[in-house]
Amino acid sequence: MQTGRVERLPTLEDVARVAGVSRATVSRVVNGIRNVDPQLHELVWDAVGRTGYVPNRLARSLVTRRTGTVALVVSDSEAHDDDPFMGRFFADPYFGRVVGGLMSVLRTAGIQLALQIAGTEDQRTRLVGDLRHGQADGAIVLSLPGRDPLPRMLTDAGVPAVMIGRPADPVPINYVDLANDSGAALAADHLVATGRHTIVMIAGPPEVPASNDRTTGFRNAMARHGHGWVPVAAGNFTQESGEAAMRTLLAENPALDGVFVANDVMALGALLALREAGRDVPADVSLVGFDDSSAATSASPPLTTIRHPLEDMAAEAAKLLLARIEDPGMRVSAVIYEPTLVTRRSA
Amino acid sequence: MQTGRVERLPTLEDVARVAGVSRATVSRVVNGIRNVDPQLHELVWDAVGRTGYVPNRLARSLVTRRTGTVALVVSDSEAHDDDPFMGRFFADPYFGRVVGGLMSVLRTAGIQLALQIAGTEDQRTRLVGDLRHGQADGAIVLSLPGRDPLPRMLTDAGVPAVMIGRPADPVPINYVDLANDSGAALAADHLVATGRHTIVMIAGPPEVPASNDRTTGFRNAMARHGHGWVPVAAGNFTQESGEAAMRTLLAENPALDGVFVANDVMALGALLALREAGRDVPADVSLVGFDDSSAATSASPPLTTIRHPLEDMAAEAAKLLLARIEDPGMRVSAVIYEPTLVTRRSA
DNA sequence: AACACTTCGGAAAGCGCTCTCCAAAGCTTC
DNA sequence: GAAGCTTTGGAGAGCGCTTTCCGAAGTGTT
Repeated sequence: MQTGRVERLPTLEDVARVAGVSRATVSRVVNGIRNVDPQLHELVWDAVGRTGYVPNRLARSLVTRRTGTVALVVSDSEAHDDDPFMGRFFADPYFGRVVGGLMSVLRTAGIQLALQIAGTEDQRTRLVGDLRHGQADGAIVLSLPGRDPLPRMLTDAGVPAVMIGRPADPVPINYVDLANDSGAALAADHLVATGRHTIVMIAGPPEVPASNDRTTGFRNAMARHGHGWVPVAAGNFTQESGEAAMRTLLAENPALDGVFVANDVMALGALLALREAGRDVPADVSLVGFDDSSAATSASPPLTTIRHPLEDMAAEAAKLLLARIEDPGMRVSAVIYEPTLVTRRSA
Repeated sequence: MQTGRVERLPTLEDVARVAGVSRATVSRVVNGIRNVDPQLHELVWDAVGRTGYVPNRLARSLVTRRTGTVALVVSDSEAHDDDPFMGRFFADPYFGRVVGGLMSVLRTAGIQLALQIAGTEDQRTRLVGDLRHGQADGAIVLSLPGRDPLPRMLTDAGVPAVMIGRPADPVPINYVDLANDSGAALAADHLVATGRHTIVMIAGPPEVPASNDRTTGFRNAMARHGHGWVPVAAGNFTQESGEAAMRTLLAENPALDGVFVANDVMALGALLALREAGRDVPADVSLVGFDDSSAATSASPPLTTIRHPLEDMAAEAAKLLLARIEDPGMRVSAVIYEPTLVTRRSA
C-alpha cells in the first residue's frame, strides 16, 4: 500500500469536533491536566480512539519548549571532513558503552537521544543555536580532544549540559569522570607488588585529559615506589599504535618485564608485539590494560585491567542532565568514579 | 554565568524590524528563495548578523513537514523492561559500525540521527504515530528478532523506511542485506579446500534471518562437497555462548578439525574453549569466523573470517532512505552485498 | 501612450498545539 | 435567597516560521 503521507492526520480540532467539546478540553484530557468532568473525560477518550488521534510532538514542543530529546554531542574540534577517525570512534566499544548507559536511563524516562557531530566551527555554532532554541532539552557531551571550545559555548548559552570526562580547560559545567590517576596508580601498585622491576608504559594522546591523567597518575605512583623514571611511548588508542609503541619500548628497554597500557585496545596491540618478540605474557612480561572493555576478556591471555564503569558513568550523566533540565538553577557538580583493578591472567 | 534560557531569542520578526522589511522577506533571504533585490538581501543579512538570529528548526519543521532528522530504530519485539540485552547490543561492535556508516552519509547531508528503541507494543505504536507526524523524515530499522511487526506497521503508515538486514516476513520495504548464505558457502569452501574433514558449525539464533541464512548456506555448501551432515550447535552471538557451544561440539565430535562460527565474537569464545581443550588453532583445528569485526584482528591467532561490509551497507541504507524521502513514489528496492573471505591465521 | 508581462515585497493565513483569561454554573454559608 | 466561593469548559491569543495571494513597480511591445 503506497499511501505516502497524503491524508491529513487527525488533529486536536478533529477530536474536539467528534467529541463535541472545545480544543482546550481535549488538550486537558489528553494531558491529564485539571479535573475534567468524568463524563466528558470518557467522551473525549472515546473520540480519540475513534479518530486515531496521536498528538503532534513538534507542535507541542513549539509551545511547551520541551522536546523530550537530549543530544549526544560527539565533539571533535580537530576533525576534518571525511576524517576516517569518526568511523573508528563509533566502532570502538567506548561509544557503544556510553550509548547503552545513557539509554538505560533515558529509555525509562521516555526520552530519545539525538546524535550530533560537532567538528567544524560552523557546526558548533549551529549546534549551539539549535540547542538554545530547544531543539533538544539538553546535551551530553563527549569531548574527544583537548582545547575544545564547545563546553564553554554551551554554558555561556545556558544550555543544560553534562560532559562525560572532565573538560580540558576549567569550565563551570557538570561532568562525570573517572579518577584516571588513581586507576593508573592501581596498575602501578599491582605491577610492583607482583615483583616486576623494569616497568614501562604505553600512553594515549597527551592532549586528552583522561589520557594525560593516566600517565601522570602512573608516573607519580611509580615514583612513590622508588621508580623515579618510567619510559613512556605514546599511541592514539588504536590497536596498531599500541603495537608500534610496544615495539619501540622493547627496542629501547630490552629488559622490560612490566607494561601498563592506557587502554585495552592498545594492550591488544602490545600483546601482538610481545608475542612477536618471543616474550610470554605473563611469564616474561606482565601487562595491565585500562577500561575493562570487551577487548580485555577476549584477549589471550585475558587482560588484567583497570575497570572503568563507563555504563554507570553514562547513566549517571543522563540522570544529572535530567535533573539539570528540571532545575536549571542546580549548582554545577561533578561525579568522580573510582576505578578498580580486575585481575585476570596477563598480570 | 547562570543565565538559563530566560531572555527571548531573536525571531524572524525581530530581524525584520531591524532590517525594516517584512517577515516574509527575511524568510526568503534566509532560505535563499526567489530573487530578492541585492540591496535588501544585504540589508537582511546584516540584520541577521546584528541580532544573532538563528532560525528555530522546530517552528520551521512544523510548517515544512521536514525535520532534517532520521530515526535509527532498534527494534526488539521480544524485549522486556530492564532487559540487559540492550546494553549488550550497544556494546557490540555491530551497533557502532552501523552508526558510523550511517553518519558518514547523514553528516554531509546535514541530517541528524535520533535513536529510538521499540520494544513493547506500546512503544511501537507511539513510534509509528510520531513518525507519521513527521517527527523524523524517515527511519532506518535494525530489527533484531524474527517476527517483528514493525516493518509492516511502518510501510502501512507510509513512513519512508529502510531496513538493515532483510525482514523476516515478506514486507514491501526497502532493505540492504548481505548474502549471508554465500558468505557461509565461502567458509565451507575454504575449510574443505584446506583439507579439513570433520567440520562443525556454531550457529546463531535460528529465528534471526541473517543467522538462519548462514546456517543453511553452510549446510548446502557442505552438502555440495559431499558432507551430507554437519553437526551444529547454536549460540546467541555472545562470546560465552560461543565458548559453551564449542565445548558441546568438542564433546560430541572429538575428531573435529574445522569449525565455522556464525560471528567473530562467538569465534573468540570458541578459541578459548579450543585452547582449554588443548587444541591448537590452526594446527589442529581450523576456525573461520564471520563479520570481520575488530574482534577478528585482535584475536590470537587473528581470525580468518567472512568480511561483512557493514559500514558500506549502512551508508547505502542511508542513501536509499534519503532518496526515498525525496521521492516517496520510488519503487521498493533491495541491495544485497556479497561478502568476501579474509584469510588470516586461524584457517 | 496604452497595453500586456514580468519581478518583487508585504499582508496574512495557517501548521497543531498549550494555556491564560473569563464567564457560567454549582455549591456553601448566614 | 443573596453574597461569596469554587469548580469547569470555551474563546482566543500566541509559539516562530513558511507560503500563497496580491498589488505595486518595472520592463518591453505595438
